[in-house]
Amino acid sequence: MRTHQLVLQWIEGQLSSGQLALGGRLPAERALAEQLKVSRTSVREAIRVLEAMGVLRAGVGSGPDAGTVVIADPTAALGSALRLHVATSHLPVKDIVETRVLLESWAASRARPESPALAEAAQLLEQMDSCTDTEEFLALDIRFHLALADAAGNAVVSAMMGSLREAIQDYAGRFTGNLPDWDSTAARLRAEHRGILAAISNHDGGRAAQLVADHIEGYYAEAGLGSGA
Amino acid sequence: MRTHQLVLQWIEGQLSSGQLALGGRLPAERALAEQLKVSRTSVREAIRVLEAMGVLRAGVGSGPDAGTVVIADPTAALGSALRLHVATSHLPVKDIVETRVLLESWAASRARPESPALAEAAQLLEQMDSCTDTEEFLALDIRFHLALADAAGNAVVSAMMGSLREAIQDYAGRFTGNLPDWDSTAARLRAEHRGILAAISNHDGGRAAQLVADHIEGYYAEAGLGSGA
DNA sequence: CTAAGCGTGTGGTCCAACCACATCAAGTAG
DNA sequence: CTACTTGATGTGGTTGGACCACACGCTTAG
Repeated sequence: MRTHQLVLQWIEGQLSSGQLALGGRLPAERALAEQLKVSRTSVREAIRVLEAMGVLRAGVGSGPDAGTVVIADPTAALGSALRLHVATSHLPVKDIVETRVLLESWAASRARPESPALAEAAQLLEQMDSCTDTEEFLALDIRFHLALADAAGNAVVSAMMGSLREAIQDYAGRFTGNLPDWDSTAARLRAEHRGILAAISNHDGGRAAQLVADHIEGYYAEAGLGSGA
Repeated sequence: MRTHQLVLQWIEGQLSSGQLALGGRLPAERALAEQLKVSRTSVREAIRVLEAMGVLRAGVGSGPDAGTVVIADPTAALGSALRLHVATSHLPVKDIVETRVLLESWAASRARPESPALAEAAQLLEQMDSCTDTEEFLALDIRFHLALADAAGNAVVSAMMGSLREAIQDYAGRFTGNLPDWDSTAARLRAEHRGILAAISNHDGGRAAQLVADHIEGYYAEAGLGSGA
């Protein structure tokens, strides 16, 4: 057992037992090192790992925002992990797109019409109507799809959706500029978004799921790859 | 930009550009530190992060197995990340079980009958027939379900399935011992497994998906929580 | 009462040294 | 010539100490 893993275990134990909760602060690195009878280096390595997993956030200085505090950002962890494994060519982009279709159509079929996330999605859709900048449109599009995923009320699916998006974000961005007629594409995407929302509001989850799948795969087909919608 | 993140970027760049591929060896920590004009500490912190993400594997000593080499274990990264966030109570076990049903039933519906993974699943099933030890039975069960996921041919879904399993493994284990009649439960699980395999072999993906969902949710209901089958 | 200034504690970085380990090559005994 | 011992070499693993930049909050001078 390597030293930094011992620190990891200790911290995970504190989390599991509830002695360390969201927003809580870890002891200072030097203090924790002395407490666990290890070097500060080992403590720091453990903190780095948890930071990369979206469990901790280290802040310098003094005051409320300083020190190492517990956060909860599952998307960050899954996203960077997926991105790295895509870089090693061991997670094909095709599989990521496929998984995204799976998760997102499921989320659409399970989305609750009264969910606040869905109201946010509707608002985002209005913003997209009065939006001329391509980049801003895509940013809103991302938030729309994430809101859709949140509306299903499953934190794991939401986190995975966000991480999949993050993992192929650079990849997808390369294709948006190559589309023959962006304006008409954007108009079609907006119309499809409205159809999805309408299906969910009508409690027609099956139709919503099908529309989402067509929506994503349609963009996939148009761009020749990558899925950006 | 913190120093160790610079190292992370450099390594990720090497991976993306293909100059560092699966099985490849990173320069020695001291050499890499000098090359990037940073301290060995920062290099080590970056390596730790990538190690936790299942991208690298550090080995001491000399020879072929020594040094820091590139591996590809997406399951490890996703699994530990999910497990940690479950520990912080921000990923409900219920959502994890639900996601597992989603992914696994999809995999069953898409499994190719001629897949080698499916042949392995069939073989595992035979081993489960002649198995008396509860613990061994559960280990085989895990491998059976993972083989089922692999048969769909989507690396992302396979990795996520494995990580979900890992994240709730401890959790699920607590319930297996509390079942009123393990023998009859095991017999039922075996029968259900056979039904799933048969549906896949008959190219009836829809039925296979439904059987998988019932299989998992049935165990969930029997155990009162947690899903261990 | 206000505002400048400093003390204190935080993480961020770096260095130098030592350890344990595994291999490989040289040397030695048979 | 073979087989075994033995040491050199290079790897990651760990440690302690030192210094830096930063941000808050108290003290103090105006």
